[in-house]
Amino acid sequence: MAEVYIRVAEEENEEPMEIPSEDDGTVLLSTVAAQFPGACGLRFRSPVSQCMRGVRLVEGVLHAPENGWGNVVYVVNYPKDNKRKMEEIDASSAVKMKRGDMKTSDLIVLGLPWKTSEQDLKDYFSTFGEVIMVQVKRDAKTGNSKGFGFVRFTEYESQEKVVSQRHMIDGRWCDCKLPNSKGPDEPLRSRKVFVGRCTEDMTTDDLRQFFMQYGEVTDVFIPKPFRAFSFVTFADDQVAQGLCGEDLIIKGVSVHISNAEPKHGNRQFDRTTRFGNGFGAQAFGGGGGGSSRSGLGGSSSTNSSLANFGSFSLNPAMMAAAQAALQSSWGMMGMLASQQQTSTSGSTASGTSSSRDQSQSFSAGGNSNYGTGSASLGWGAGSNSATSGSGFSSGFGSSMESKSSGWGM
DNA sequence: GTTGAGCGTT
Repeated sequence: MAEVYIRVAEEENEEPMEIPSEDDGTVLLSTVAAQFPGACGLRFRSPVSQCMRGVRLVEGVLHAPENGWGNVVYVVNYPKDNKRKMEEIDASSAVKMKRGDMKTSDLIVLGLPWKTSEQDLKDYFSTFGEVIMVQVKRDAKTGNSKGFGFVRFTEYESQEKVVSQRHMIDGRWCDCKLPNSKGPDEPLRSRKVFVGRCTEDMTTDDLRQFFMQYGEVTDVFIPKPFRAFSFVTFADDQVAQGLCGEDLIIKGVSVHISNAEPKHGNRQFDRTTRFGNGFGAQAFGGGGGGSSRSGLGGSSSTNSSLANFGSFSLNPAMMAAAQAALQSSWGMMGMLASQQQTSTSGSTASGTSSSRDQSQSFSAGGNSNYGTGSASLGWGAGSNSATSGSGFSSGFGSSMESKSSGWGM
């Protein structure tokens, strides 16, 4: 296909800029972002419906609408509530970089047709890169497939690509994810939103099309049978969080967007907790004492020599170690940030663009990290740490070292 | 009618 330019502008009526497409007719989001830093997608006004439509975005590749790019002016999408500055974008991707380990792991393949064999799987997945393992799980007695399997790639890039899309295998749509045993497949900051008040005529495709305008949509889930809600997952947690609290009109119906709660049945505290148990609630702030009010700074605790947190005492060396560990972690940074924020009372109403940290400060409270109820995903400033004690207890339950997450949502 | 499926015998 010949090289084509598509017309892109920041607003619908602004002077468009021409942006080149790729040989296959797609346009790279990165190409758009090169001209419009921070862009996360494109939309355009459908001549037919007169509504704004999102341009399909898969793995950073923008796909032309049904009849080609045409002559319309495409409008740049930015993550809601901001046009982020470059540094922030860099910072956020730096965080992501730091978070992911680049090693491959087995991926579970869900939704396989009963008839799919390991050879079929291998044939299919080999189009993404070198496959070093495939399995179809079968009933030991009958030998019938259980409808899921596993695959492992040599290259991490292949894995990334595979988990980022759906797969049509032998006539069924299948999902590939990190298996639960490998830890949650959702990031700490949820990329998933709950969409309430859905009507039955909203299809996954409708929702995908609609939400695309805010950013890349990686998953849409509509429970069956119909239950009037659904879940939409974005590639970018900021996009998801930015939508929370909104009422949006889809197919003429007002739906409500809110945080997706952790799915019941996920007991995956592994891999996020590590620090939480060693130094967490008990050591700092949380537990009983009540005396020490200034977290790590230590200082006047009523009893005995060393810094004393609850019933735990730390000698100076341990303190230093803890401090060093904390300072080097993003979790801590976030913690400090949120401390600051709460104390200065800033707190924008809902989404907040600030604090990219992962310290979603779980409520202080006793031993259970992971506050229950309202605080569990609280961006809402105040609330946690409101109680006198060392605010340090909050934020600790959250991972300091989380590789890729903690919430299995 | 406002919180989702399924997760690895050897």
